[in-house]
Amino acid sequence: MATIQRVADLAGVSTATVSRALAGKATVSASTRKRVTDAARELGYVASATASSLASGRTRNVGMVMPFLSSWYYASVLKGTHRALADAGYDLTLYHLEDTVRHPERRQRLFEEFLQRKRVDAFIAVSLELTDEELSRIHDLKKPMVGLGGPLAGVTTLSIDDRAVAELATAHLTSLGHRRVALIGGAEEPNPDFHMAAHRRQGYEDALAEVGIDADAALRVEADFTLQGGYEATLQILGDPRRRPTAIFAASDEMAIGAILAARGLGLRIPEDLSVVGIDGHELGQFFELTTVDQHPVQQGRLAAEALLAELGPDAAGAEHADLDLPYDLRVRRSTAVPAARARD
Amino acid sequence: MATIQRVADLAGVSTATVSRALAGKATVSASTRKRVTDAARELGYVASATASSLASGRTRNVGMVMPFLSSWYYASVLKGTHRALADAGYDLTLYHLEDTVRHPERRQRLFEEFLQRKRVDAFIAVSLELTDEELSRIHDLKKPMVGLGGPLAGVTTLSIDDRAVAELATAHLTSLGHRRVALIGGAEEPNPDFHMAAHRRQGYEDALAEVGIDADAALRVEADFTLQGGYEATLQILGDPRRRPTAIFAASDEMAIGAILAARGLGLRIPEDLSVVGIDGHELGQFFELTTVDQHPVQQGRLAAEALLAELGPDAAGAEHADLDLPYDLRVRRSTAVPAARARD
DNA sequence: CTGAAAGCGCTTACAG
DNA sequence: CTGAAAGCGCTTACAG
Repeated sequence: MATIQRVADLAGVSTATVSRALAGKATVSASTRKRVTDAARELGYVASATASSLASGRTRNVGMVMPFLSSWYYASVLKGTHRALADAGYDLTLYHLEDTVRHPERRQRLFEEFLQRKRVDAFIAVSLELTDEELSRIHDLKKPMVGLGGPLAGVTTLSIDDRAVAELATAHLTSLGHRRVALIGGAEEPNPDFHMAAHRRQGYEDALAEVGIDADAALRVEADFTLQGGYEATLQILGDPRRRPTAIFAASDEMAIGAILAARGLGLRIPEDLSVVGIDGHELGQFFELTTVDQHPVQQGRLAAEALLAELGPDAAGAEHADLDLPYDLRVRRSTAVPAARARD
Repeated sequence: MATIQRVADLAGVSTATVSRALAGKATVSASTRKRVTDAARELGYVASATASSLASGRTRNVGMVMPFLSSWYYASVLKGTHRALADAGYDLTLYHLEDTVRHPERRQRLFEEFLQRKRVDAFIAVSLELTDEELSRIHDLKKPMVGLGGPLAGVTTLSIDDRAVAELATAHLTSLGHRRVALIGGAEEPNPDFHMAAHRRQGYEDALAEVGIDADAALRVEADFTLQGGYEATLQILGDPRRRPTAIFAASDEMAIGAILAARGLGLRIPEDLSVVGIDGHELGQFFELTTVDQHPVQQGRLAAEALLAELGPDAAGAEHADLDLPYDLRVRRSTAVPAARARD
């Protein structure tokens, strides 16, 4: 393979000049730059990332740490991050923090070995809760880090206002006239630090309070954010003759789709007999005509990358860790409508 | 951060000995090895990937090139590959070859810049069709490469026998007694080299031929492998009074799920009025009780990684490019059954 | 079994 | 604007 030396020979300059010319440094004359770029093109020269990294201290590679890969949300975030990094000339090295419970040694190895190799300039952590020790190991690396969606001490974090999102989804229902609105929420127990499920429940309750309704505990079911979980929760809610909601707010689109399927299975029409709203902007939402609050996961991934690139840039403003709010949009489709007259009172 | 020099100082040996001891080379005495590993642990030393790569010529990093990220199949493959690589101490750098049609410059940049950086020891290419020029650029890199699911000249390829998979799925239906079996296939036009859609159609026709049936073109519809595509295709098939299949074989699980939803929407019962079988082993298959031929995508990713690691290993058998068949299993659930008596003749 | 030294292929002060 | 030279932090023949 072509080395910088061969390019230098062909162009009749030193390797230092080749390096400067290809890096776009201003201190190279136009004619020299042309000779160098021509020589590089002729030889098909691309600088070795490994040698460049060792010499410069910059790898032009970002590590992305994710707890899941094969779910739509995480895959979408990954896609957005990858695209933004690639456009900036950065590579992305993936670290999958999987199955922490059954394989604690994998998690340990990630923090004690993989992340310590200095293969990357910076990290993006998605939906990650880190122990104090893990956080301190990352801080010791002195690499910029951006957290997406998780509360991470001492790093720039992008997160969505879960309470406001849930309030918007629920207020959409109450504004249509719904008064008996069920909640399929996430479990609040296993991840008490994470607060996402609790915030979404709070937003739901706030929206109800705005129209003078006390949240009814009988209209609240917990599920696991999956389609099947939403399906089963909905059977519980709709099957109980004492509950009779006219609408369901599900804390994720997959659960909302499960709710639609369960309602259909019981012979109910959507939205005539039951309105359903979710959160996410899932790709299947269009097919199921699901009204949702879109949190734009691809864009989230891109914003995380851009925040990180800003910290890596030449004019990085040091360690001022911003906390940014992620955008969201209510997307009304046909799964929600005014409640049927017989149910409205 | 700790360097090898500091470990050497603490252990009272040379950096050469530290390197050998930590690499597990046999030529280090037990007592020296212990002093070195103790010193390394005390300092939290992990060798810089960048320096190690430059000196040794091995990066311990594999590049994974994928045309999609945010679909279940590809995300599952990625998961399997990542896990196998991580267990072997390798990192995974992701190259997403997206949207080739609208952004040809991204594809070009991948082959001319990103893959040329020598950041990885080897590549895995998933479902990739490469032009001759792209293939020759990769061959010029002289890095091992494994192709998963695509026909790639001159590299080890793992692929599934699409004809046999489709034949198995269809024969499952005919063995139950179905004689009017519709096919929701993939479009064969855009990727004529790829043959996957054509092979699956061939398997379908072979299975029918085994029971003396000529495939009826009126029972064949093309779709795009998505749930919505399967839904719409099924409406066409079931809505035509002249067709009347008792079973549908869909060339992907997502299309099969779309078929189930379309049939339900028309008031048909699964499997009493219509049997449906798919291909994939999609995570939603269980929820929809879908009979399918599972192609084990996570395992496919793992097998690709293992094939590549074998080529990277010390006893790599040179360039003998095997072509391996991937395993698959018929997974019978409740979406298929004997056809109703009235339809059986 | 261990060390001194060369070298991997770049980048970047420093000097001119 | 350009070059000679040092150095990034390792690995690995080579010599003993």
